[in-house]
Amino acid sequence: MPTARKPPDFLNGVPELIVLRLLSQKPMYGYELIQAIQVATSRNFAFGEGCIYPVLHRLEADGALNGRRETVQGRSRIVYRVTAKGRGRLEQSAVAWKRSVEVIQAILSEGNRASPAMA
Amino acid sequence: MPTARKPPDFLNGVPELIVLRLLSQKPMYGYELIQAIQVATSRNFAFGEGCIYPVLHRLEADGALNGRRETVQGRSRIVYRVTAKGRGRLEQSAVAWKRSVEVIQAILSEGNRASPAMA
DNA sequence: TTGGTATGCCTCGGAGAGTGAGGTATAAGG
DNA sequence: CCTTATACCTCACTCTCCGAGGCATACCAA
Repeated sequence: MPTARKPPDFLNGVPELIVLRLLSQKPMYGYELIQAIQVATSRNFAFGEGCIYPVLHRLEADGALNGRRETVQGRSRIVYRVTAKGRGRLEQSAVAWKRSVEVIQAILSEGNRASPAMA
Repeated sequence: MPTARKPPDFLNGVPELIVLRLLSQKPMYGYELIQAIQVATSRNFAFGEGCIYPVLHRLEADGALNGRRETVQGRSRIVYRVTAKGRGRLEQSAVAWKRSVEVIQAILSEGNRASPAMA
């Protein structure tokens, strides 16, 4: 029995959703964002730089984000802001996410009378 | 604007969760299961054979499923049943799934006063 | 008989996401 | 001066999933 496969993953594309959402609340630079994600998820998620930076670049290339280089106290950062297009994308992604979650939750609770669980 | 990246995916490892759950409700063979998933998800998901069969094999190798060849009317099938170990795995995965979903939903609705949304 | 369709299993190649480790550069502090 | 923290980036690897293909049998029709 060699397997094990690591702790269950789930998720996919979720980093993008979170990035879009957090940046829509407040513009941030990459390094800051990576730590903000950990805080916002109470350490439940911790996406690495190798995950977030590419997401940032892709979103910017798609016009969903607008990155601007700023230098503060000798520290050079690239602050990202969500564009109008990005907000649309966030909107859509959030809706798709919720639909998927509902579908799965329906399957998981099917036949589970006596456990209200879901609000 | 070359991108597009397909409709948002999300999910990952979800097929396994669904397989475990559906099989725990009723033993099925692969082909049947694949169609059951489409029905159960109202066509929202449609995992292909190239996804499901490997999942089945892996779960069996892990001892979470027990596959038994049965021949009915000349048709040979491999019916999978969830083992005790498999139920444990389902339990764990379901819990992990819910936690993840809650975390993400919290971020998505954060600061959205005036929209109760969550129950 | 021959052929098409449905059942039922399987696997391979490829695309993308995410991890972990690495590499660069500057600033602050001992 | 050297380490640590900040701040960016990228590459190699693994894993998942999709799409397409292959195999074999059963049934039905021409």
